[in-house]
Amino acid sequence: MTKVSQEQLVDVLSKHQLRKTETRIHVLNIFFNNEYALAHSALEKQLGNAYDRVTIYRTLNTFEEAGIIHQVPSSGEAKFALCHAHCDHQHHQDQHLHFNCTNCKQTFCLENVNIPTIDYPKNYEVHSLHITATGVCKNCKI
Amino acid sequence: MTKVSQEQLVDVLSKHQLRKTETRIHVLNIFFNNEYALAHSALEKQLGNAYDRVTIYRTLNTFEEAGIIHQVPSSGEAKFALCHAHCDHQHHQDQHLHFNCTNCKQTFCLENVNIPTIDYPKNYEVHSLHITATGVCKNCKI
DNA sequence: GTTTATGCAAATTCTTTGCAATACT
DNA sequence: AGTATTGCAAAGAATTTGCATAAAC
Repeated sequence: MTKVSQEQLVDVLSKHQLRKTETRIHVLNIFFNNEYALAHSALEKQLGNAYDRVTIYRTLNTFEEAGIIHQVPSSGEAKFALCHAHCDHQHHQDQHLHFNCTNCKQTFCLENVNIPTIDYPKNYEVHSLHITATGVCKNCKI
Repeated sequence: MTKVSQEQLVDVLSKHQLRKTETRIHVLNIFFNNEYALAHSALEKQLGNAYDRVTIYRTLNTFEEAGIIHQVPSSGEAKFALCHAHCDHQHHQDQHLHFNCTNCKQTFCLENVNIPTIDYPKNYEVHSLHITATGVCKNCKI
């Protein structure tokens, strides 16, 4: 079930100079095992009320500041996804399409969609680029 | 200063079978005169506390349901922008790049950026497509 | 032992709802 | 006149802050 080992999770925290607490390892594991972006509420459900709501807010903030996760532009609740290997503090590039389902409210990452390069004006400093489609996902489409 | 005449604003409301109230005309005018997507808070500021906060919430909901505005995926607060001529209740296509400035928090629409066509899986029903870049805008870049 | 994170309580802020008064058609 | 919209009050969520306790280093 678990894609990532405990050691790998701990390693991520080490690399970002964060203390290895149970909450953080648990939250990080969920992000690694999830194919879509997670909002605070979704995370809370998955954690099964094991931790205080406030702790989850703070964990998300800490991870975002550390550059482990980043906010995914979406309609409604703020959603977060893991940063990829080529992300750093300044640049977050998601080379896949985010799909927001209006029915089940989930945000999928369609990894296998080809994203063309977009030319943006030179005088704008782009840190991240997100392509978001909204509609009905394959599961909700009857 | 005003790009749109009073008649045109009233006309938009008429076309959507909405009553022509002061609040709605005022809010609509702001949307027409704004080059970027607006969050509730920004709108409230521009309206200068002339109307109740609740009324603004309801106006935004009404406009969204009527198909006059649509939510723009963003990080943080929900933001709205005018629907274009080719938008209908089901399909909102923004053929321009949205740029989220992390400094001034504004969302610009870069109209003159060429957006390539994106092929998404056939089993997903896409209603709208948004491309959002995050970074520092030309005004905030020193 | 020192520093940082957690959990609880409480304060803020954001958003929605009910209802009487008002404005629109 | 009849119906929809507004503003106020208040309820309900969502998010943040302060501080003592507990855990990590």
